[in-house]
Amino acid sequence: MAGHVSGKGLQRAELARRTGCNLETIRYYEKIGMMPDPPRTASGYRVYDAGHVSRLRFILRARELGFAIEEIRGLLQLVDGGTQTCAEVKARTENHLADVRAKIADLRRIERVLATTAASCSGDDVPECPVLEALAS
Amino acid sequence: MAGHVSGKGLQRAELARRTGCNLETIRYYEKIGMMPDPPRTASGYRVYDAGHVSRLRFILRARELGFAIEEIRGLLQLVDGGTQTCAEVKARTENHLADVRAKIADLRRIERVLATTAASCSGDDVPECPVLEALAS
DNA sequence: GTAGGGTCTGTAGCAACTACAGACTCAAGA
DNA sequence: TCTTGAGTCTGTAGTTGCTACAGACCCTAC
Repeated sequence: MAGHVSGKGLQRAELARRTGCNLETIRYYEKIGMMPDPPRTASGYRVYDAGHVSRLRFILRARELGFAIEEIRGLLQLVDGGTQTCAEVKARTENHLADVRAKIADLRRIERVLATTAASCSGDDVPECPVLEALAS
Repeated sequence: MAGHVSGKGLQRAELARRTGCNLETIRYYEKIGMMPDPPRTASGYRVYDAGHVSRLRFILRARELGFAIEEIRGLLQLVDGGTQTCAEVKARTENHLADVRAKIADLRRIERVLATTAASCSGDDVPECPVLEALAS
């Protein structure tokens, strides 16, 4: 009986519904240790509570902002340990911000090349193609 | 003897060197059918020629521009079939350009959120952190 | 009692590589 | 001639972040 839980919690589908998370992703986050192993009913069903909801929301929000799983794990450790300082979190955020800006710069370079080669296309039904030539060169 | 080749071609390491491609990636591209199976020496070594060099360069350049493998496969079919029209290639390029622009827009949204939350940080050694609060909310 | 849903587990698949292990080959030097 | 070291061969496993099964349970309602 110890460790088992009755009625009041949420099942997995309900947690998924409340957070917008895919059902299987929840299990995946448990497997990799991002979400704690939830208590179970006597028959083995997972039982979640409000703490699980907010932790999962935290993870999903951080993912939306492009943090990698390992980065989020780090942020969660800061939260869990209760030892986080604003300075530390700020530094990690700014690191990540730099990564995001680098990716934007890459994509804009790509955008420029694609836009200029596409613009040089006649768009006609002819077999010569400046795009393919640009790729081959 | 048929199918075997002597001296004049390039070995894999030389093809990698000339294109800047990782050694193993060449084999991978062969496996998935992006690069043709090259002829072999009697002892089984791959032998490449200038055609392989330019095809691999084409693939790598397209990857640099963010085309997915399947998109590149499509472009290569156009090239190989000799049936490509400028209009067709232009359409695919513009499709891809739209994807790239969408990704840029996503990242800029992310950038804004990260930048504003990071800016709201005191940067002090205090345990309260607006970034974590933003993630949790 | 059974039909239908939900849940459980482990495992395989995706993209696009990258990195081994263990066997083989080849050219140069002693 | 022998050896040594580098290159190559194959198949397979790992990476990241999920997603999607299959086959076995469980649980509720009719």
